[in-house]
Amino acid sequence: MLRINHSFLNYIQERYDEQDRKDNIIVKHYSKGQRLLSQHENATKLFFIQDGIAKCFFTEENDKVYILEFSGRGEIVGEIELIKQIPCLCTVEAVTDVTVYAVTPDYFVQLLKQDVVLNHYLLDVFAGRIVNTASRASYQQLYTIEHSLKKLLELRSKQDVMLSKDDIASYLGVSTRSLNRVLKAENLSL
Amino acid sequence: MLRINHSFLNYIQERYDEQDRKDNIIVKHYSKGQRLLSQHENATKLFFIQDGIAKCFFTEENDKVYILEFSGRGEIVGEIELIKQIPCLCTVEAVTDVTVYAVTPDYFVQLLKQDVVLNHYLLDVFAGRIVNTASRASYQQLYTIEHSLKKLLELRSKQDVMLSKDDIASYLGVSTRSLNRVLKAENLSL
DNA sequence: ACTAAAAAAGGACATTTGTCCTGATGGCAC
DNA sequence: GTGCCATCAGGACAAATGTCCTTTTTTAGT
Repeated sequence: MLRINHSFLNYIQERYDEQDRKDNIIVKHYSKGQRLLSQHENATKLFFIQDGIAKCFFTEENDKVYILEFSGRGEIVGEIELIKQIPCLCTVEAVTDVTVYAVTPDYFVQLLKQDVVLNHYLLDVFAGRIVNTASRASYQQLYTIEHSLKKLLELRSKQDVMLSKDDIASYLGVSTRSLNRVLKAENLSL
Repeated sequence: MLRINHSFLNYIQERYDEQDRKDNIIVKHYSKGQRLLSQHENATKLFFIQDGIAKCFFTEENDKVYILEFSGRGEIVGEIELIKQIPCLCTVEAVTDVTVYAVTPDYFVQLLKQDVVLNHYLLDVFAGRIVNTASRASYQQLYTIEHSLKKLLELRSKQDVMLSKDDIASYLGVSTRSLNRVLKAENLSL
């Protein structure tokens, strides 16, 4: 649920330190609630999260929200859109205050071309995401909320993110009312 | 839904042709219904589909089935497991008779290390899958069957796979009964 | 400490989906 | 043709989830 990636963070920190004019990678801050990327808009940068937590979510045409993942230290966002040359798939919003390395697309493409290490990091990250996303899609589709919720709570107990109840409901892809109902029935709390 | 990838197919064909002892890549055939990979088991090969269609699906502990995707010409299966070093995430089963290039993990890892072109193909394929899987997860979670079904039928009309009703239900992650109900209500047929 | 605003809880009812069965339909061996 | 098996459609009911609102609790500001 909260994805964290340390090798990635080191990698981008090194690239940051070694740059001459300091304009390929800059450090930026976002306060809680601010958006790093907006669904359907074109991204002008891609981001490595240096600190804080962001959530990536879809807003469907019926205004319902599905949270795809929470991204923590070392996670990258916006790279899929760059590689596929498409507008932003999700909105990415700071859940806590967030500090990022903001990278220009051109520089990132250049790195991709010349640096096999980056390629391998990315492949590993992508593979992990596919495993997670696909497993979760299957699980949430084939089980009732009760099961998904238990799984989510297990995950959450290992990390400690404090999420609003709305966020949890959106992560499960259900209404808050249904989430409350299940919590009550199971005698659980958050 | 049916994923097809031509550059990948050309790439692996070239590797196949150029090999000396012809043991890193071999051509194999699977008849309709046979399994290329089995969920939870370790894969000994990874596959490029040269012809035919395979379905990748999860079987959850409650015996329900979720079809993740249908893979066609040029699609690769088993590479995620290799990269993450995990047992098979899904079962992969031939929906039609299928011909594949079966590649040894060692050789594939070697290619990954030395060939940046392969890396870029893979990144592109992975990015596409993430887009698809994530969009579908969101869509199926936040809309009723009716909407997902319409989307599926649009997709299907552009390609022509003939799928059993059970497969369609599993792709939508719902019961056959519910699928029938919606088909009737919408006056649709397959 | 008091109030306004926000977040959370939950009642009542509607809709969607699942489960379990039964009855129809269509091959196919004999 | 007859009977058997497999597949499919759908009825009846149950369970899960959503919608719409109202009430309760928390939080933040002054």
